[in-house]
Amino acid sequence: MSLVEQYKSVGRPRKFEEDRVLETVMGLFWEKGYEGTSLKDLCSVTGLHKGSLYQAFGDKHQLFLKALGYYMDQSFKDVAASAYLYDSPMANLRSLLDEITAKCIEGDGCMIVNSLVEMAPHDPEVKQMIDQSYAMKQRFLTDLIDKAKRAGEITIKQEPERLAAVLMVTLAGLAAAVKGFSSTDSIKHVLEDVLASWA
Amino acid sequence: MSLVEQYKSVGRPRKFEEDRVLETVMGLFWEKGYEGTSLKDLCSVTGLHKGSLYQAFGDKHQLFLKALGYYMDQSFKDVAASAYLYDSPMANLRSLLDEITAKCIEGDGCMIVNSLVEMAPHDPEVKQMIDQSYAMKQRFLTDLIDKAKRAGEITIKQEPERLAAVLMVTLAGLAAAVKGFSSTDSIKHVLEDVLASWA
DNA sequence: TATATTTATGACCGTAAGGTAACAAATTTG
DNA sequence: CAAATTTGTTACCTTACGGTCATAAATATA
Repeated sequence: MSLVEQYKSVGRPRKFEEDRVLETVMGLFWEKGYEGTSLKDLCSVTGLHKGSLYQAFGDKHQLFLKALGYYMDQSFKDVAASAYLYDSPMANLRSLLDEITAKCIEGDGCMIVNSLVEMAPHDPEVKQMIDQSYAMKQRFLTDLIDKAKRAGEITIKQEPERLAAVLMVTLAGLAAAVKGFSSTDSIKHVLEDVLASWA
Repeated sequence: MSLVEQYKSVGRPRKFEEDRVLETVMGLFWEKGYEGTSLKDLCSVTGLHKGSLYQAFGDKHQLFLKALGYYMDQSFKDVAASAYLYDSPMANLRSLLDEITAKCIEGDGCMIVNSLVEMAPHDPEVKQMIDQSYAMKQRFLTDLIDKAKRAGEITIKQEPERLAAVLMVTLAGLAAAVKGFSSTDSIKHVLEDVLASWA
């Protein structure tokens, strides 16, 4: 979209790439939250002026929604790929969770969890986006767990859906807990300890 | 402090009880977060004027710290009591976790987790308070789990400290996840499922 | 009653917030 | 080259923000 339309459209051409700006904006919202980020911050970090931001993305709230959507797409793509590396479902599950843990520590949390905590209770649009994202990941995990059970790699007698729910909650907790500790050592092992208790 | 000093002190007496105000303020910060709560909000919910708030509690940040401290004290007292009801350590553990889950659903999350996510990364004082609170609860859980293991009610071969860490992260996740779902059914069972996997 | 002390109130301050509009600059199209 | 169209830039608007201060009111003490 960006490249093609940029060269074809009539009028003064943009000096920025939409996705690049969105990524920068996303980083700031991720770090400082919605209320904690001002338009001034957004302008100085993108190098754009208010007018340009409003024209290209709408107001602050719309801009946030787009940044959040961008985060959801990117992070899922990045992470899901690590669940197809091996033949063993359990190995794929471990790989996935390891990747998530690493990203979570590296990025000092997860923008979705941040938004869930800060905004979901009083922002229906954010809540809906997170709901969808959650449902999708829940299915993704359930599928993986189901395969692992069929392969005999998980022996615990419990529904895959409920195990997936446990994982989802644990992952959310991870994204929160990461923000509290200087040493991430005790956190790194949480997910493997959960998996270990499953078989 | 409040009652005694209120009647003994020289000068114009206060028209409010400090703890009552703190509880109200706590509720608002809990619901709307730090950045999301304005002084105007705080005034209208307490019925006090800025000047009174500043004189009694200091600026917004100090007021928040006091409200957070109040939350930590109250919530811990409320919840910890349910871990001494039975003879069986495991029953006490279940009772505790049930109580936490119920409070979490009822209150639409946990103020500590909210503050952890919103503020800990860039607010050393908040981070420190949460660190202390975390360490205390971690010890509390570790102790309970240790007793349950000694009583043979937990058979999984894993250090009590690590199991406690799993619980702590799961609880944090619970406080976040609660905000995303209209139906809390799928969440209610997460903790018992975790316990169930411990044997 | 007079004084000291504390609280309650409302006015006030400077700044920053989100958002809008007018205008200049840079293109494509005719 | 001229017109149309889009973007970049600046100035501006209203409101809200956190915070302070002067003053009035209410009490204990002397």
